[in-house]
This record gives sequence, structure tokens and C-alpha cells, in this order.
Amino acid sequence: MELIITEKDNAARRLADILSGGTFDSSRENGVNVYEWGGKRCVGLSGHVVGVDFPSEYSDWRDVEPVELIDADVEKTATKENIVATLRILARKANRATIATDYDREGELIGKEAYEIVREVNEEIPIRRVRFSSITENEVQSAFEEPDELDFDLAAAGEARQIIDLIWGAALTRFLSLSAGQLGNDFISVGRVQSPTLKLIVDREREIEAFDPETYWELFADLRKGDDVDTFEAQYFYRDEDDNEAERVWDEAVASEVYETLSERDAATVVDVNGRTRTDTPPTPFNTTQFIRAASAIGYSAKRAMSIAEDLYTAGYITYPRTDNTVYPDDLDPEELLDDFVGHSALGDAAESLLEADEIVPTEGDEETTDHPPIHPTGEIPTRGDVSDDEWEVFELVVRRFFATVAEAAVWEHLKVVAEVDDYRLKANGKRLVEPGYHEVYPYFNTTENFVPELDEGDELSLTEVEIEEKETQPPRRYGQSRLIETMEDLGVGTKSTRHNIIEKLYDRGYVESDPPRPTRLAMAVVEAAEDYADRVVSEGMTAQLEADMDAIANGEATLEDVTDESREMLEEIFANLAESRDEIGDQLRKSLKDDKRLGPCPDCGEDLLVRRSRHGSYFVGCDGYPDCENTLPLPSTGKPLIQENECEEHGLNEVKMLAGRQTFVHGCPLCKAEDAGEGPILGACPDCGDEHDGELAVKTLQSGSRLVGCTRYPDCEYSLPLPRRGDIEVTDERCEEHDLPELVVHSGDEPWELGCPICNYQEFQARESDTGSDLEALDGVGAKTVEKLADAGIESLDDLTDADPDAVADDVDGISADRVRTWQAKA
DNA sequence: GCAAGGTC
Repeated sequence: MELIITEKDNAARRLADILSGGTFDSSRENGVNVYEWGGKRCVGLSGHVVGVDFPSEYSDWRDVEPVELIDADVEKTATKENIVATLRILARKANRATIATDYDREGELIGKEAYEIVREVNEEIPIRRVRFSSITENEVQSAFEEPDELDFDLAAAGEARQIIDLIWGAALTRFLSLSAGQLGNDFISVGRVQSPTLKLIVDREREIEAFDPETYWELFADLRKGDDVDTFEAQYFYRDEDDNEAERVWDEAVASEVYETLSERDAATVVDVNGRTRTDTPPTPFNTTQFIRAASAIGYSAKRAMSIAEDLYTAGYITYPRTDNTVYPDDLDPEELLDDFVGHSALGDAAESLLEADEIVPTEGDEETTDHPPIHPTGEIPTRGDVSDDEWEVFELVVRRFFATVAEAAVWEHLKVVAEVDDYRLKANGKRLVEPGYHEVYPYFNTTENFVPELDEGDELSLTEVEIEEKETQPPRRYGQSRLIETMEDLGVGTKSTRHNIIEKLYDRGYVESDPPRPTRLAMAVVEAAEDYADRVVSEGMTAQLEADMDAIANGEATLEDVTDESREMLEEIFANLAESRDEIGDQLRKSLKDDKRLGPCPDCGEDLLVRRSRHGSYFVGCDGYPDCENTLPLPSTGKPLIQENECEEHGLNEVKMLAGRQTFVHGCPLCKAEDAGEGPILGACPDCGDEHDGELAVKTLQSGSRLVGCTRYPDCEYSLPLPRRGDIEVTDERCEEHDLPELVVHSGDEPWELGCPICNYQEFQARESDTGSDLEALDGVGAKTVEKLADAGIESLDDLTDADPDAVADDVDGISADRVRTWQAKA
């Protein structure tokens, strides 16, 4: 039996399909899919199935000096035990093994991990390596016709990276965390990729903080040709000392003088007309970074874009979304792929128009790699009910990007007109899209035109509407997530698979907040400490050097030991300097941690009020003077508090926003909220204790800002009904007959909300909650329509789905693939 | 519990 090993299950199934001509059987072993046909078995790993770590005697942070980690052993342990176990079982029975992991450095290392597991249980059998950059008939067949050997040097290069990353990351992370006394969940982390990325953000913030705005003026006027109805806008410009065109006037007196002259005149003379035609070439195929950039332009965060792309990939609609490649492989036939869209209601017209071209030549980007093809549609098209709106939008983006790469260039006509008024000059830049080209199938770019009429030198124009605008120079803008990912790629930091996760990590570690990401004081302090004592770890140079060293290992010019030994020595030196400054670094970090939590002065004692977390995990405001000062203020129970920049005028406390996804809201000043607390109007008798104890229901506002209808005898009577957090509550004269309570109206925004009797309202709310239908809707991308379709096939709950045979479901339900069912099962 | 790299 021949055992074929791929990097992921999806690749294993597609390989089996190609090699078996579609005749393979599948079974499951330890929760791992095994594909079998004619004496061959194919199994997919899940990326790395083993990982590096220190021996267990190093695991207690307090018992080990961080510096000891530098010379500690580094062990490999199984991280996916079920997969490793399955691989062992299959390897015992095999008489040959073929490694078919991805065709890149990390793939070679994952292949070597599989190699070692196979060798452990079977010393005899030949183990070979096949390489292909896309899983297509041609590539796969020719790879298997000419198998190769595993490249152990290349794999060793990857291992050197693993060891260096672990040692530097763990030793420095533990050092900073211990110095600041931050153990447990809130440790202070440092790493070869995250720290240079954080430094990018911090450096930009430093520029913003140091920015000193300057005032300048810009002048505009409307020009009109002859009897034309439309005017066009022109801007004043001059030649600066370097003879460059400049529009900003830095001297107010000069600006006023120009303004007055222009205002007094009613005509301008055309002195220069310059027309040119510009070709606007279609965009190149999507790699991961460019895909994230395009998705972010239509409103998706990097994380969300990748998560949707992964789902579309698993469902079989698009190719693998983690790729560096921007050149389509030879065996992608664009016409064949376009054909798949012909006749489709939303995408068919574009495909048909593209097929009319005499010749179809796709664009190419600069990166041609062997890992995977650029991201493109597979030709399988989901029906709208199959996928969520977001998934469809991202799918359409990928399809249209493919369309754009095989479309014609667009052509713009630019027309620059310069007109003179006395010694002053005005210019107007016109542009017109004369050939829309690829823009017709790819509507995501701005194609705004600017009208300027045909003119000749010497033409007289009428001059109206002169305007002067006072402006200020702006600080540089913060990096957005996708710009950050592009910059990381430019600097060679991180990989296509990790860059977006690294940004998530910065959020999780408390280093950045909001979007675009803004660094916390802790982040500034960590970067500062690293710059002072371990500059390497915040510099992209560390990755550049590591890449060079890995190349040397791969070429046989250096060994893994050479490279890791040298790296260990460098880290030893860093620790020699760090040791003396441990207390000083710790003080700085602790101070910045407090800065990130500070709201303002405590009204009781003058110390700082801080956002704190209770043992149960809920947030509240407490005084830094505790236990001497026991002043506290509550915070809302939903969400994670984010301290805003603006302060409450009355108390000098920063306002607080509660981050809770879609339910995010501004809480405001916690002290104002606490002072607003109290009992509002009485509504009627309490249904629980009104008869017995004369309890009454009242509208109440709690110190945390939440509102409810509750009994005046609280805490003796705990009867309560929920009310919305926002809006003014009006108590009307209408009364509910059943409960004898007034109907309520909530005023917020434009439309008043007729909440009605609070008891009826709560009962309706509860009824809706218990009737939210199927738990199937909890799955990503499953909407009401899909639930209905699944119900028709007898699948009404997650349990039903887990028990179902994916292939049978695919047969029964239109537009749902077995792959998708498997994904759901895995998630359920 | 530390990193970064795969993958889900």
C-alpha cells in the first residue's frame, strides 16, 4: 500500500480525486479523513502536527530565570495527537510513502515532520517527495511521474526559525512580564514579527503626537467658456523656490492679495492647454495581501475577510486563500473559467462580454511563487441562499477581480488648462474615462470624472465665485489594518498566513485599541524598552537576517547549529545588559499599565480612579488609593470598556465606551451615570407583592446606567422587567387592560418606539427568544433559506446534521456540497 | 501561560 500525505484534508481529497479518476472511497480514522483507491491511501495533516517547546521543568515562570531559556533544550512534541496516531497506523501498513505537502519552505518542514513519524514506525520503506504548485490534473500527474527526495536542508532552515522564534520570544516575554509583575493572562509579549509590527504603529503615533500643524491658504475660482452652462473649478498655483508647482500659500498677506485681485477681475486668459491620453491597466491577480486590501476597501476587517475566504474555499467556490503568487498557472484556462459564469443572473453578462474579446491575456503581478495559485474562483457558483450576504459579496469580489485580470485596459483623457489673471495663474485638471475597459466588470475603483471643456490658448474665460480656504496641515494618518499588512509584506515580516493574525494578537495583548489600531501606553513602553535594550526584536532587520541565514542553511552553506548558536550568543549579550535594568524597566511598564486604566481624579481622595476587573471578570471603576479609599463606581455589565479621549467637564473623568460588537455603546462619565441613578415615575401595583405589601412598580435607573421597571420594595421584592438603555421614556395615559399598567413610548432617534405595557413587552420578548427557530442558524453562512432547505431533507437541528452522511445531504439538498456539510459538522 | 508558523 502506498501512503500519500498532504498538508491539509482538502488537498488530500482533491489529490485522491485526480489520482483515482474520481473512484476513491473515504473513511474516518480517529476523526481524520482517509481516502483510498487501488492500493493507495491519502491522508491530510492540519499544517504542523508537531511543535517545539521547552522541557516541562522550564514551565513555571517563577522558578526559572528567563536567561536560562537561552540554553535550554528544545523538544518536539505532537500537537495534533489524533492525526499523528492515524499517520502511525497507516505508515505501519505502507510499503511506500509519498510526501505531497505544500510547495514552500514551511511545507518542506511539515513534510519532514511527517517523514519522521513514518520513519519511527517503519524503518524500511522508501519515502519520496512530490511538488506541485496547484492541484490540477496536469501538475499533479507530472509531479507523480517524476518524484523527488525531501529537501532536508530546506526543512532545517524552517527548524532554525522555529527554535530562534521560541527562544527569543519566550525569554524576552518572560523577562518583561516578570519585571512588571504581570503573570497570568496579562503577560507582556515580545516577538520577531509582532514587535516590529507594533513599532510601526508606535512610530506613527509618535509622529502624530509630535506634529505641529501649520496654517495655509488655498484659492479657487469658477471659470466658464463662452456661453457654456457649466462652469469648471480652477485652483490658484505658483512656482516655489525649486520651481515646482505649489498650491498652498503659507503667508496670509499674500493669500489675501491674490484673493482680492482675483475677486476684482471677471475674466481670465487661457495660456496653456495640455491634453494627454493615459492607459489604466487592469489590476493583477489576487494574492492574500491584495485580497485583504480590496476587501477592506468594501468594509471588511482583515480578520473577517480571511475568515469568509476560508469558508468560501472549504465550500469549493474559490481557490486557496493563503498565497503569495500573483501569476496564474499555465493550466488555468481563462476562457473555460469564464464559460462557467455564462448565463448566471448576476455575473453572466460580464463573463459573456469578456468572452467576446479576440484574445484573452491575463495580467501578471511581480510575485511568481510555487506555493499556490493566485486566489480565483473555481467555477463552482453558490446560489444566493447557500451563502450569507457577506459571503456572496466577497465571492463576487473574487470573481470580479478574476474578470478584471482578463479584461481590457481602460483609457482616460486628461486635460490640463492654465489660465492667467494679471500675474496670477489658475489651473484645472480635467479627466474623462473614454474607454471604461476593466472598470465595467470591476466596479470597486473610483472612476469619478472631472469636467473641463475643450479650449485653445488665448481663449477668454469668465471668472466667478472666487473662494479662499484656510486650512491646516494634517498629521500623518494612522495605519489601517490593510495598509499595515501591506507594509509588513513590503518589509518581509510575517507570512501570508500569519500577518492578519499578528494584528489580532496586538489587540488581544492590549497593545492596540480601536480601528484603525491606536497604540496603548503599554505598547509605547514595551517598544521603548525594546529599543533601549533589545533593539533587534523590534526591528524588521531581525527577520531579514533570519531569511538570509535560512537561505544559507537551505543552500548547504551553513548548518542549523551555526545559525541557532549565533542567535543564542546575541540574546546572551542582550540579557547581560537587561539584568541591571530590570527594576527600572518594570517601573516603566507598571506605570504605563496604570496610564491605560486611568480615568481621572477620585472625588473622595484625589488619587486616580482606574478601570479594574473583579475576580468574577466584570469591570468596575476603583480607586488607586484602595484599601485606604474604598470609592467604587459600577460599569455596564455588557462589553469591554474602552477609555475615550474626551473628559467629562464636571468631574474631569474620561468617558467610557463599552465595546460589544454590534451592541457597542458610549456609557459616558461613570460618575455622572452614578449620580443620575434613581427612581422615576410610579407605574402601578407590583404584581408580586402589591396585594400583600403595597409594593409598586417604578421606572428605575441604576448606577451602571441600565434601566428597568422594578419594585419600590427592592431588595425585599426582586420583581423586575427590562427597559432599553437609551432614549427618553414617556409614560402615556393609555393603560394595559390585562396588567393595569401604562403603555410606554421610548423616544430615541427619529421614530418613537411604542414599547407598550412593560409586562406584555417582556412576555413577547421571551416568546421571540424561545422561538428563534433552528440552532442550525448558529453556523457561519447559514441563513433562513438554507435552514428551510435542510429541514426539507429532514435535518432540523445540529444533532441531525452531525449524524447525517455529507454525500447524502449533498444529493438531497440543491446547491449544498458535501464539503460544506463536512465543514459544518466539524464546527458543530 | 511565552513565538511564529501551519491549519479549521
